[in-house]
Amino acid sequence: MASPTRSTSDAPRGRKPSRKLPVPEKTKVKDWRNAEGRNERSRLIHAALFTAAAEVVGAHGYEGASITLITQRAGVAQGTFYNHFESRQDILDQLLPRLGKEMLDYVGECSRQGSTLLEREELGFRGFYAFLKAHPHFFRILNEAPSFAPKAHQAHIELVRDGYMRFLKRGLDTGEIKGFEEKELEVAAFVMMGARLYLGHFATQAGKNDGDGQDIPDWVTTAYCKLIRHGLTGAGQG
Amino acid sequence: MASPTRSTSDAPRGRKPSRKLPVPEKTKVKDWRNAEGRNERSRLIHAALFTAAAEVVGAHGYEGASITLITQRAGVAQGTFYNHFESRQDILDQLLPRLGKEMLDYVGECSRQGSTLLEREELGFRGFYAFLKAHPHFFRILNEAPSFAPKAHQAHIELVRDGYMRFLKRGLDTGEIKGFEEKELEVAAFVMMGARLYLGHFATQAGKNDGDGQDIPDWVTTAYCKLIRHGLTGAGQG
Amino acid sequence: MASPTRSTSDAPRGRKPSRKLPVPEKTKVKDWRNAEGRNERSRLIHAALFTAAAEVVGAHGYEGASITLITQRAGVAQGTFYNHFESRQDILDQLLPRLGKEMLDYVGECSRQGSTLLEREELGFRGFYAFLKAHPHFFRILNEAPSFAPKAHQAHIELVRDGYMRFLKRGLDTGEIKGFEEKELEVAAFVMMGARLYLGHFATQAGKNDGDGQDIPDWVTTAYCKLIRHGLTGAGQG
Amino acid sequence: MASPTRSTSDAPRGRKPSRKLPVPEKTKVKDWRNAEGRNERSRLIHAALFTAAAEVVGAHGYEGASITLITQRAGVAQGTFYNHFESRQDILDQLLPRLGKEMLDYVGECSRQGSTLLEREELGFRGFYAFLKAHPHFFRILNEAPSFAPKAHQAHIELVRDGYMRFLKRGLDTGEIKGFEEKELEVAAFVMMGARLYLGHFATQAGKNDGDGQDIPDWVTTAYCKLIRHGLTGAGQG
DNA sequence: AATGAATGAGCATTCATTCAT
DNA sequence: AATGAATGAATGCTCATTCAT
Repeated sequence: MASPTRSTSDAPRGRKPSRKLPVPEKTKVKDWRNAEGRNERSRLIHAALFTAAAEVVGAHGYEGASITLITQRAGVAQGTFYNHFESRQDILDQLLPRLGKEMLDYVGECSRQGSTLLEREELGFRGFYAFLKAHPHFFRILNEAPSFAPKAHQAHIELVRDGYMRFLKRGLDTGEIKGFEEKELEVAAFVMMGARLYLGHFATQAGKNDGDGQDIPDWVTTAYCKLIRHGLTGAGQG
Repeated sequence: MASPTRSTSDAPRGRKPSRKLPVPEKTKVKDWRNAEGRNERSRLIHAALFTAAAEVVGAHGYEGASITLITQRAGVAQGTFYNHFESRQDILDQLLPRLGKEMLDYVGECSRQGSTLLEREELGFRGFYAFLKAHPHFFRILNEAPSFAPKAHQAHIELVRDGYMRFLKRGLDTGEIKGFEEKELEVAAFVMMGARLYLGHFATQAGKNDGDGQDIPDWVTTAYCKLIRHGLTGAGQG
Repeated sequence: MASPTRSTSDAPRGRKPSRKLPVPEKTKVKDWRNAEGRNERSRLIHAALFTAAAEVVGAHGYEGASITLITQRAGVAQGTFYNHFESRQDILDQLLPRLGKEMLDYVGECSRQGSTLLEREELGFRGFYAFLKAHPHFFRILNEAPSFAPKAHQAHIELVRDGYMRFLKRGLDTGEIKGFEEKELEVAAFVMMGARLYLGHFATQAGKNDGDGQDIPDWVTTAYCKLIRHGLTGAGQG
Repeated sequence: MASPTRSTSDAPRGRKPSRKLPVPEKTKVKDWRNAEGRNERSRLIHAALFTAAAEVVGAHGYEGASITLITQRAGVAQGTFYNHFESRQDILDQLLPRLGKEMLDYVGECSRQGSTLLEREELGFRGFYAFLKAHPHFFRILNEAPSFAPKAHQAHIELVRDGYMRFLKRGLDTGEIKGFEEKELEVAAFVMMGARLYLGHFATQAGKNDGDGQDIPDWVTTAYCKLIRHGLTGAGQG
């Protein structure tokens, strides 16, 4: 950035960087009863089941996501489920990969609006919580995945980590990041991923009951960015 | 680093700071069949059930922790379980608080060996993974707690956060931490907590199957400390 | 009695008034395996479960009526039970209402064959025991209901009492019943209901083990009718 | 009675025949902790268990009468139970015989205050409900006995029946009872026993919740006596 | 004799999956 | 391909009874 005295997050003109954020689109499922061709109908039922599963897991957790609940919400018979998915575990395993990709796409889009690495990280950070707000089920799906869809979670983690490492590698190349070897970027990536997960506490703690995500307070973003930029000892701040 | 004498983590004589770490004691349950006196016997059975539960959750997750499995491993009849715990959920709810306290005690002990804030954080960080190695079940118990023992998890999080915030507050007072308002320390606390969770990947990924924790590589600790100290931009490193 | 020709119960040609009784139909459940169509099949399984439950309660009491026993006797899997009834208590609660209605219908039909109030009572009395013979489980179902299906029993009692009171009210109106206020008919109703229950001892005491009801001896009916008609002091008999 | 036109129960001077009733003594158990000799102590514990069982059955029914509940209420350890009774069924089987004898003794005492058969029956009738009021557990113990203590119940029934038959036989001998053969008295006995059971509805229905018996209304007694004396057709009343 | 913890058979209920229609 | 009832293994929990102290 131009001057160390103007931090990304507390610059006057950066007050509401969230205005820059694209609007995350809510998932909308068309009613399969109006479908025309057989293929179309089948496709829509599949989508209805998938969305129903996401909602049910969001509301009752993976454990409470029974086939009965999922099919009821999708408006199909229990047996129909097995025409579209191998097993209960099968659909649970697909939840995070598909939704995770959506999340990554959106967050990446947000991030690309910024010009410097730190600005991009801030936008990605904000984008993540904006996505959470638009997809209130995602947080629980992500949170419980280690227990209930371990492989999917592992894959998701690696996907995000790799994206982060590519992102950080560019920072290393441009000199924005200093003092790290390439290998060490993985550590940074994990720290930032962990941060997003734990700072979710600020997004949900205010939320009443529904898990309807709240916006994350601006000062949290500010503090996070400060930490990422300067560390705790804050050398170079003055 | 400019000077080895200032570097906490990569100073030659600091190569193995883990040598300083106290040895975490492994839980060992005496066979209750040799107990004398009813009280002693009862106490041992209780402990056997608790340990068995921790092991079973570590191996099969909270979900797979059936009473059958727990009592079989403890070597008692199913009904005996209910003489010591109210319900299945009861014991699951006690797992994290009890083990979490053990962990905090041990990590605190480690941390106190250091003199500077950053040294203490490094020792605490290493201590955390040393504890994980001695208690291979703890990681899964902690990880899955949000899904299966949400209240216990929330309490644990708050306990750790509060400890962290007291720790950081001292750094603020001594001037070791700069550029943060007191309120913002909560963000730092969560980032560091999230880091420990996610960097656990380096400790478990090598572990074959048993979840037998591995040591966390030194370079990971180094990178983490660097990040905490200077942030990504590494100002003041040169 | 003044004249044998007027006596309902001990008139020579009335010796076998039971000949007048309609034949109570035994419950017969068709094998559901031969059913055509899903609806029919489902209906038959439901009936099989209901009948099995009645038989099991008749044989082992409400307390011994486990789902295992009921489904085994019905020839279906345990889980099937819960496709047809909410819970174990649900089916137990339905036993008396359904069978009680059958009983009341049959007894009412019997009673209506008579012309005078006392004749009708005798026919109803005989009909009750004929029903018991055809439905050997009913007695125990009725007897244990206060303990195990209290609401159903209360409802049954009230149903029978109300029927009785309407019946007796007509007697009051025609002058066949003398010396009672309308309100007092409830007492008479309960006495007659209690009588049927306790006089069941004559019907079952001979029955070996199965509770296979026996016919109630004629002299018991005679004595009962005498008591109802004239009371103990038998005024007007001479 | 002085005059047949003045029935027992509604004669002015008979308004409160219950005043004549002896006062039923409530069961009182001495605290066994104050016992002196070993025998005395044992005897008191036995009594405490018995009383506790009666209370528990009265409150929770035979089914809910667990050893835990009984011993807790008696203030002894679970194991102690088996030093005094063979099994759970054993104590349940003793409940009705012992309490039934108490009831019979008291009711007999009441009955003997009267001079005519019908007066005695009325006094016994009233005495029965006075006993119920003093021993609120007895009704449930009696009611559920057919299901849970069938042998004890059968014995009780026979005991009461035999008493009744002796009572009625005297009426036959004195000429107070007319028109019945000796054998037929059994029918009358059962009718009167059934009446007491069913007319209990008038005693409990008003009782709110505790099963604390209420007095049976006078008009019920009146109607009952009328029915027993004259039957339904009431010949000889005018 | 009293204690109270250990025992384990037994129960109602759930739910992923199958399969005849 | 959709249906929805049937299946039966698995689970948490209760409680009468036993027995070492």
